Amino acid sequence: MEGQEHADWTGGCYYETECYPAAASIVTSVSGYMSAPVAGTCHVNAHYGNPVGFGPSQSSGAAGASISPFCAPPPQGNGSAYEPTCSIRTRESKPYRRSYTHAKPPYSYISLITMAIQQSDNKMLTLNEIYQWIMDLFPFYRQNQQRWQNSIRHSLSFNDCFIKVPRSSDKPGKGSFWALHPDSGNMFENGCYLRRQKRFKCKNRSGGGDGEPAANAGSEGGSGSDPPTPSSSPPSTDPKDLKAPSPPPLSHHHLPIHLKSDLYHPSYPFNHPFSINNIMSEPQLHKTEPMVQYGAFGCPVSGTLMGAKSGLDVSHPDTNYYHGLYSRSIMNP
DNA sequence: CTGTGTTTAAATTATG
DNA sequence: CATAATTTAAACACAG
Repeated sequence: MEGQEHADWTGGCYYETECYPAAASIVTSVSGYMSAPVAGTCHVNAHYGNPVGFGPSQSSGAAGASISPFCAPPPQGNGSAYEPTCSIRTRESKPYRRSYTHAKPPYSYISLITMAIQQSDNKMLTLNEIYQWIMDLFPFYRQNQQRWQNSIRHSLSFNDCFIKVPRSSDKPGKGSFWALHPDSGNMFENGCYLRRQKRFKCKNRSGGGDGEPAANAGSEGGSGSDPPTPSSSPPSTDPKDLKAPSPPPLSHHHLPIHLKSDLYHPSYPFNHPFSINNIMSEPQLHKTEPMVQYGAFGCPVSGTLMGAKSGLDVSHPDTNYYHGLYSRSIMNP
């Protein structure tokens, strides 16, 4: 069947031997900050450039600005931050342009969506913006759009961690904005962007019982107390809005109080060393540097998880994201 | 009609 | 190996 399509990533892997000598080493070397507590073992795709790394976070700026851990939005349109991928790194030495470009990024759609939303100014994006963001950063997704976009839509609707925020009014476009459920916490706190340990489930919903005991990310102290709604949440009439916490805030100033403050605190779930937040902000990116930082991202798997498996480690140079790195079948049958 | 959203169902894959 | 998370496909409803 459409094997051809898959061929893309089947063949091109991010872990070309040439490109990536030793994931582990890269991890450490390239991204020092990676050595976080949690991850005793973060190996895996250490090289995957930090997608969001593109911009230096505008650190400065207004007080509130600090909040924007994420840099500017992805380069719109052309020139994805990644295009050159591999080559960049070794630009001087060797132009490995081995397809890194065509390999499937080591992130689940959920994490991609989350990253996209997180890096947006208003912490919310339209479906199309999400598509764009992904395509801008990952050339891989410029192909088979229908396929993955359908998946994105599915992920958005299916996962409670994503909520729909109705458009304000002046926005002509169609569709609403998508944001992260405030209580979803740091879904990737384990450092794994391929799969969360537990799917975030919105407890509310009438019936109750429905099954799943609402798992959720635990936001540490979190105290799942406040509801998303920032006090002023007009009754959403939409059925789907069940989930929507609040109307279009737009701008940090309107973020739910708890959310807002959390962003400033280290306790904010996304502040975890491996959190998307950090990953994306990528402080050390020297704007001057060529770009693409192989950093954080690279290390999705936390010691807690895979590391535990002991020797798994690592990023096998000959594997690509799906086949190998994460599959023990290859490393440990 | 096309783009958005929802849902259902089945196939994959990562993890314990 | 069992289980749960994620990906893929597809059918449908709706709004612009």
